[in-house]
Amino acid sequence: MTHAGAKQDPNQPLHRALAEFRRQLRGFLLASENAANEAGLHPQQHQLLLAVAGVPAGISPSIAYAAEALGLKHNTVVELVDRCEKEGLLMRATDPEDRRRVCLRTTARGQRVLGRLSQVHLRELNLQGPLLIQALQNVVNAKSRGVPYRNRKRNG
Amino acid sequence: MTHAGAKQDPNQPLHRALAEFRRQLRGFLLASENAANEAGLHPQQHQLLLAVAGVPAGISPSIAYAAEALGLKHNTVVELVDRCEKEGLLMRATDPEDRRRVCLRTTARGQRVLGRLSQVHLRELNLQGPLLIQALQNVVNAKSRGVPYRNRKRNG
DNA sequence: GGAGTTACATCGTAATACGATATAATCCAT
DNA sequence: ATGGATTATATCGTATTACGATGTAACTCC
Repeated sequence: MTHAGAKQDPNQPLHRALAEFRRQLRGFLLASENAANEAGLHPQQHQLLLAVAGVPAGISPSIAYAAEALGLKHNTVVELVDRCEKEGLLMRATDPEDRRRVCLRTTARGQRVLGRLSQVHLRELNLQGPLLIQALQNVVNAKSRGVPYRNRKRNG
Repeated sequence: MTHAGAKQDPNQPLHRALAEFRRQLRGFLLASENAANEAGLHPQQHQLLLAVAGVPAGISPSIAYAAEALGLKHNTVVELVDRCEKEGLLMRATDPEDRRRVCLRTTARGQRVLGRLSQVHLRELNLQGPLLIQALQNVVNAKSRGVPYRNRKRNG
């Protein structure tokens, strides 16, 4: 029976599109993690360096800022910074404006490594970007074969 | 001195663009994780359900397939499946074609939950998608203020 | 100047992902 | 058909990471 699995999920097209989008995302993230590892960094260390080096003008990259940027809790970042500092990638400096705050700064070494990584990422995004965008478009266009909101639960 | 931090990293524009792109990504991922949690699922469980439900036609969603889709190792997925099965989201079935393989299938409950989540994600991507794309474009356009490849290390 | 708040740090703990290894099914050359 | 190699899944112990709870120092403001 073609109709075997029958009762195919009406959301299947949407699921497929979303799954494909996630796959693209993962693809990029995996490439990024590999690049970081090959550069001798843990992925999170890379993320931290990037957040610090890429801080918008006029904002000082504190622990709290980094936490927000990476979607982590303060204490997690504290430990992450500890490790980065130990490896000479980053430096703490008490913010003179407010001596509670810590101002993070990349070391020369950190900048060198990050620079190389960012170039790699740029190339990677040049390649994968279009696919990612395409996958995203496909999601938005994916129809959930009717049944948009009210999924008639009370079946007849 | 305006010229204080001096020797500003020539990659700064690129770092900024990449950092912003990552922030957008995180934003989407965070929203996704929250949605999953609110639906009573761990984010990885959601990912697994999606990969299984969104499997391309003609492919059977085995453990290995899911591992590849989620970018995890087999054994990690085995445990993830254990938990999902225990919660009645997913079912194992030995593939009759090859009795080594396991064919994953979402339960009715799994489909219901995933369906809701996918709708949420669709709306989320409708909102965040354009920002994500914009951030991506900005990366590709970001110039590393000259110094494209050979970063004249031997300074004068 | 003391209460309340904010920023960072420390500690113990839980969850997760993984490497190494085990088991079972399949393949294939003979 | 049989044994060895290969493939798919499972199990176990371990390391890492993120977090909650709590601590401490600096700032605010009345």
